[in-house]
This record gives sequence, structure tokens and C-alpha cells, in this order.
Amino acid sequence: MKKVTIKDVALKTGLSVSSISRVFNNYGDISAETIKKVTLAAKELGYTPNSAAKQLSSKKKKIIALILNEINVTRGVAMPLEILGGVVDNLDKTDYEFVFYATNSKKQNQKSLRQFCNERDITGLIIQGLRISDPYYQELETFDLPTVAIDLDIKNEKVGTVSTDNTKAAFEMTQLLDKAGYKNILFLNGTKTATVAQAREAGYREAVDNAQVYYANFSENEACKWAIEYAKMNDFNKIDAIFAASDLMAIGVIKAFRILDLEKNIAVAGFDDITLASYVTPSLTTVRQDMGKISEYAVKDLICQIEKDEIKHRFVPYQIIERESARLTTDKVKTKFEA
Amino acid sequence: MKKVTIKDVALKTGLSVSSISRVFNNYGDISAETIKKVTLAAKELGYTPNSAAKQLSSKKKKIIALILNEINVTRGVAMPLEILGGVVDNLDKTDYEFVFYATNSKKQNQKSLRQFCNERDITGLIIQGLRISDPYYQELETFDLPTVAIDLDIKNEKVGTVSTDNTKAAFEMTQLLDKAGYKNILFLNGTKTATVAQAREAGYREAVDNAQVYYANFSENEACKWAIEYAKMNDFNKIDAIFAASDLMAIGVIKAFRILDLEKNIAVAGFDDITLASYVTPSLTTVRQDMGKISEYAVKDLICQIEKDEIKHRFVPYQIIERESARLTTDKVKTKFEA
DNA sequence: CTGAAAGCGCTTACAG
DNA sequence: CTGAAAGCGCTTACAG
Repeated sequence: MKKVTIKDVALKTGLSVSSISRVFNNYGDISAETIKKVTLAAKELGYTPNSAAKQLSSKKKKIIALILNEINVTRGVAMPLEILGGVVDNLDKTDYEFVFYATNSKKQNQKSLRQFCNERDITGLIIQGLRISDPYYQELETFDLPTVAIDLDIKNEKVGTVSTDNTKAAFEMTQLLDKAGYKNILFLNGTKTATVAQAREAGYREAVDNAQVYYANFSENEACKWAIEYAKMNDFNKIDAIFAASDLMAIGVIKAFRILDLEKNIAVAGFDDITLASYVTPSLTTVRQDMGKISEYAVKDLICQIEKDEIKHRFVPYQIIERESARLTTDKVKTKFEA
Repeated sequence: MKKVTIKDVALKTGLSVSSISRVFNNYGDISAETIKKVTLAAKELGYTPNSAAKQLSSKKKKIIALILNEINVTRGVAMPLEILGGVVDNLDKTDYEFVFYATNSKKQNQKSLRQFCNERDITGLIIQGLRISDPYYQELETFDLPTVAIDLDIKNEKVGTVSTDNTKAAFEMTQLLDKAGYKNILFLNGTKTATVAQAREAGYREAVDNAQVYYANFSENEACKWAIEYAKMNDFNKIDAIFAASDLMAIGVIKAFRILDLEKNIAVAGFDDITLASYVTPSLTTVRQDMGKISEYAVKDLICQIEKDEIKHRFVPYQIIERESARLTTDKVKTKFEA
């Protein structure tokens, strides 16, 4: 099958290339008859405008890139997929083209954000999964293309942000645990270089007097090991609850507690509400992030930024979900809390 | 920041545009000195070749598209993400460009595969998630661009395929259940329109004398409902084991069994080994698909098809994993469902 | 080893 | 309402 171009349609209809282009771009100033003729001919020939040519010749490009960092690190965490699906769905409703780009620290060192955008004629971008230590994170601080960063706290007025209010959510969860009677709450954080980790820790610290914070790299395995090590050096009986900065780490802690036979004594809460959270035993009390809304606003805010130059910093509602691993009310009556 | 083009590099170096192009494409026939000059100037200017222009002007294009169908239907199933990550990683090692495209039945009706490939100058494509009822499935039967289909059985000599040997795996699992003493095995399938469902059912049927097959649309919920309904009309005591065509359905059945208080009586096996499989209680006996290898071969075979015109139909090794939900040997003393 | 020029498939002022 | 022509940023024969 040979490639069919705008010329073929022009030839077939006896019109000029310009006219064909005009009907395909809905330029208004065309007779109904030519529209019909062109549409028909294009259909018969199976013509589709070539996007590379379009990009190259057009002044006003409309291409939005979604950049996801470290997409395949953790089995069981489908968050990148939810964002991908959400962004695609929301972009489908607009006339922007979609470009996906998966990166990692190695690729970041080889090609800068600016280079990528230049190479692909990117109009604006949505970016997620960056850690503070990533080259792209630094680059974003002086970046000047419309950008919305998910779960990131960029000190650049030109970069919009969308995320859960991690600090508030963590604060609230800590308070609820406290109110439920868990007085001595330990916080198991991920890494110091993740924006969300810092925000969650801040919320926890606000809510307690004597903060106890440890790190387990957002890893189930490391969380499990941490708990076992901790048990050797300290008395877990002094701890009433462990609030982990991610569900995966919460699951790791529960696994350790099963080994240590501490399961019934200490409450555990997580963060994210990944799919696993509701399937494990005990099911996880956690903070649910609304990835659907996050993707939706990422797209909306980015387009708003591109078209109206308005930059937004948005928090998307979260939900605190009480399950078996930690009680959130004194009176054992299960209630859902919304924010 | 203004866009820097090949012209700027030419100007800065005093060379012609052609020469710049040559060093960027490693054309050999260039003096070491110009290479150095160009490389330096490009770096200083922050030049990156524009890929749209490159595509448009170049004869030999190298763009591989990954098309994923219905990416965001089932929460908890990260398979599309694993494929995406795998394909990206493997493509990164080559000099092919990567294009991602998420589709669904609605979009398939709006834009044909051929149109998409024409629009984007696609050299070859990897496609996954299609059901037999999908427009693209039909289109693939007469498609003539290099293509590798994952988990699909296309009756087109020009389309390569990569998948688990679903029939053999299902056959083997059924046999292992039988050998372990589960004589009366029921098969709970997904949909009749999924290639993998047909293959798995075939394997099951080969292994049993009196096939009993039901469908639950690959849905956890429907599987749960099915089991409850089945219990009303039939005697579950006659069934020794249920082999579900997906882990999610297996989990649904187990949920129903918990409600029906049948948990200890009937073994359950799944297929896929999704993350949940090892976390639920009882953990799931299942067939593990090697998505890493599947993605790897999809890329390899596609490139082989593009460059050497060799079409492959490949089965990737699977692994049968025994966990708590079903015993797979008679001798091993292991009670069902022990923690 | 290097340059001038045509061309890839479109869009978009500019005329008419 | 329509066409001729320049141009987007590259690549690639063709000369030299």
C-alpha cells in the first residue's frame, strides 16, 4: 500500500492542495460542495494527514507529552498506568496530540528535558515520578515550557503542580490514629529525596509531639527488614501504631509483625490505597489518592496554562479509608472520613 | 528560548547544512576535525535534530509503535504497564524510535490501524489487548506492515505472534490438579472472544474427560456472583477444584467460597500470577506469565521482521506456581489453605 | 571530504 | 471561495 498524500486528494478532486488542507483544518471559508468532494475523495483514497509534515509546517503546534519516570520499578504499583490511562482519556477529548515518554535517571543524563521538547516540538508537558535527585527535577526549576508536575513541589512559578495534599492527609491520618487511642505513633517514611515523602513526614510531625521517623525506601522488603531490626534494638510494646508513607511499606511491616508475632498489638496505616491494600490480611487502613482526578486536572491545568498562561497549584481531594489494620475511631464504629 | 536548528549549527561552524546532517548521522565520510567542530557547536547551542523534520525527509524511517487496547479497565492488573516498560527498555537499546498509542473500541472505529500508521509513519508495530470482536483484530488479518501481536492468534502469515503457550499451560495445570487428586475439575473461563481464553479452555478440555466450562468475563465480581449462583443450582461438593482462566476470577471465586463457607473444600487455581496472587489469603496457585520475556521477544521479533522479513510465532516459557489455594502433588503433606 | 539543491507532506500569508 | 508559492527542518543523491 503506497502512502497517500494530500496531493493525491488534490489530483483526484481537481482542487489545489491548499483547498484540501483547508477543509481538513475546518477553515470555514470553503464552499459546502468542495467540502463534500474532498471528504469523499479522502475517504475513498484512505487519506490521513501526515502528522510529521503537519508539525513541521504548522506554526501553532499542539502536542502534549506525558513523561513518566522509572515506570517499571515496583511490581504491584499501578499508579503510572492509572496516570497514563487518565491522561490519555482526558487528552482524547481535546485536539492536542499525545506523546508518551518513559525516562529514568540514565536517560535523563543523556537527554535533557529541553532537548526532548525541542526534538518533538512539545507544546507542554505533564511529568510524574521524579525524585529530587533527578536531573529533570533541577531542570524544571528553570524550565520555561508549559508544564504540570504531578506529586512534585517545584520552586518555579512557571510550573504548575497537581497532587494530593500530602501534608494535610498525613496530618489528618495521624490525628485520627491518635484520637482512636494510638498514642505513640511511629512514622516509617520512604526516601528523603521524594517530595511526597517530605510532605507526608511534615504532616505527621505537625500532629505529634515526639516524632519518631525512620526510612525504608518505599520498599516492602526494606520495611519488613526495618521492623525486624527495630525489634532487636527497641521495645515495640512502646509503639501503638506505625504510619507508613506507602501501602507497600505498610504491608512489609505487617509481614514483619507476623514473623515477630506482634500482629495483634500494633496498628498499621498506609498511604496510596493501591489495589493490594484492600486484598491483604489484615486489609489496610490508608489514604486513598484519587489518580483519576489527578490526571484530569493535570491535563486541564496544562491546557489552561498553554492557552491562558495561568499557572495553578492544585490539591486534589483524598479520602481516608479505615480497614482492619488500624482502627480510626475510639468507639469501633466504622466510619469513612472524607476530605 | 528559541528553537535551534541545523542552520544555526551550520552558521556557527561555517559549514554547510549537509555536513552537519552527515556528522549527526555518522556518515563516515567526514574529517575528524569537522566532527569535532560540529559536535562542539551543537553542544554549545543545545541543538537536537527535530524528529518531525527527520521523519519527513528521511527515506528509511525507524519508528515502532506499541498499541495497547483498553488500558484502564481493570484496577489491579498491571500487565499493560509491564509490557509498556519492557518494550520501552528493549527499544532503548536499538535505534528505533518509540511511539505509544492507547486505543479502545470506540477509537478503533474512528481511526483504522492503517490510518494511524500512515499518520505517524510507523515502520512496525506491537499490539496487545485486542479481543476478537475488535475492529483492529479484523484489520490485522489483512495487514501488511510488520507487526507482532501479543497474546493473539492472527490468521495472517505476515503477523508475528508472541505469547505464553496458553493451551499447554492450561493443559499442564489441569493435569497437575488431577494428579494431586482433584478429580472433578471445573473451568471458569473469561470471555469467548479472547484468544487467550479460547486457548486456555482448549488446554483444559484436552486434559479432562467431562469438561465443565462457565464464563465470568475475566471479572472478579462476576466470578464471585457466578459461584454464588452456581451453588444455588448445583452441588459444589461434586467439584474438587476450580481452575479459573485468570487470577482475578480465581480471587472472585475464593471470595464467594468464603461467603458460602466452602473455603476448605474446593481447590482454586488461577492464571497470570498478577501481584495480588501472592498476597491474597489463601495465596493463589497459578500459571506465571513472563511479561518481561514477552516484551523482549516482541521487540526482537518485530525488528527481525522489519529487517529480515522473517516472521516468528513464539511461545515464551511459563511457570506453574503452587501456593495455598490448590495443592499440585499428592505426596507433599501440605494442607490446603494453611497460612 | 564538502556544498548546492531538490524534496519529504503539509500550512499559511498573499493575491485574485 | 480558491490557487500559487514560500517555508517548516531535515536528508540525500549529485557534483566537484
